[in-house]
Amino acid sequence: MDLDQIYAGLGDETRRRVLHVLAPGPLCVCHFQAVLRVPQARLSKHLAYLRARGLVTAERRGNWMIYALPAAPSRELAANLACLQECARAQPRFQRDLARLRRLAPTLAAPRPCGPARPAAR
Amino acid sequence: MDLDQIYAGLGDETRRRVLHVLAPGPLCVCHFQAVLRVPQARLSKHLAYLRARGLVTAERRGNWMIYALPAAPSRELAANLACLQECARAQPRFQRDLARLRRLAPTLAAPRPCGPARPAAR
DNA sequence: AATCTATATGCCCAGATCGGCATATAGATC
DNA sequence: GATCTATATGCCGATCTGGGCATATAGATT
Repeated sequence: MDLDQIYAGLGDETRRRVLHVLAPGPLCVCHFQAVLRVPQARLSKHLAYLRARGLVTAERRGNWMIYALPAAPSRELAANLACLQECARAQPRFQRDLARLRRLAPTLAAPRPCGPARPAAR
Repeated sequence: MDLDQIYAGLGDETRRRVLHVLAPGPLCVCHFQAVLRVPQARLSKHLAYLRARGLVTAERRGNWMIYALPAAPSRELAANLACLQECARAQPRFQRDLARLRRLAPTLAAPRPCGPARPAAR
């Protein structure tokens, strides 16, 4: 994989946060919104950016777009993602993201992953 | 150290080549010119860029400027430099740089490090 | 088909970046 | 002090970037 793409992808903090928080498993945009607390348009754009460069894969499930790290990343990408994870350990912001992600964990597997799980019928 | 600085520094190929080729030891600008085959102005600018962000240190020795990796890099920087080294192993361009660097190695310790060692008095 | 929800895109602006070319500077040497 | 060598810097143009705001689209639901 092209180092240019990788380092370009890592060149923005929002994108680094996305990649970091994606390590434990796939997420959809509304999760990113909840975890990173970043406006939706911005997220979509950065996700498109990452996707265009192969740092992330996307799959549509019904109304939701599920983003994930590539199943078989190149050596280079894998190395850099690992490096990012290590660096993140010392960064408060990344840790906060992670905390919010964990708090969200239970809903992740739900068939209706997003939104405040509006209880059944209104 | 600020991740922004690090990843910004790594965001350009010329700079990555500089950092890569600096791993074995300090170099001065004319070495970079010989090894990377890049116009001098461009090199100076990228070196200034790296220096301003603390990815590289510089020391004047007579007429020459000696650039080196920081003596005590932060965890983050160290991790990323290591990662870069690993990535470089698969990149032909980086390998060519390294080859030229090795061919240059004998002159590195000379008191007159640069230029084609114009033999003593002309 | 109207509507709702989740996500993507277009437009615009401000600022950063990179490269080339020419030129300036610092220090050594004559 | 004139000159040479090694390096740095200024200016310019082209390109990219990131953000906000508004709006478009895709699919689900009624």
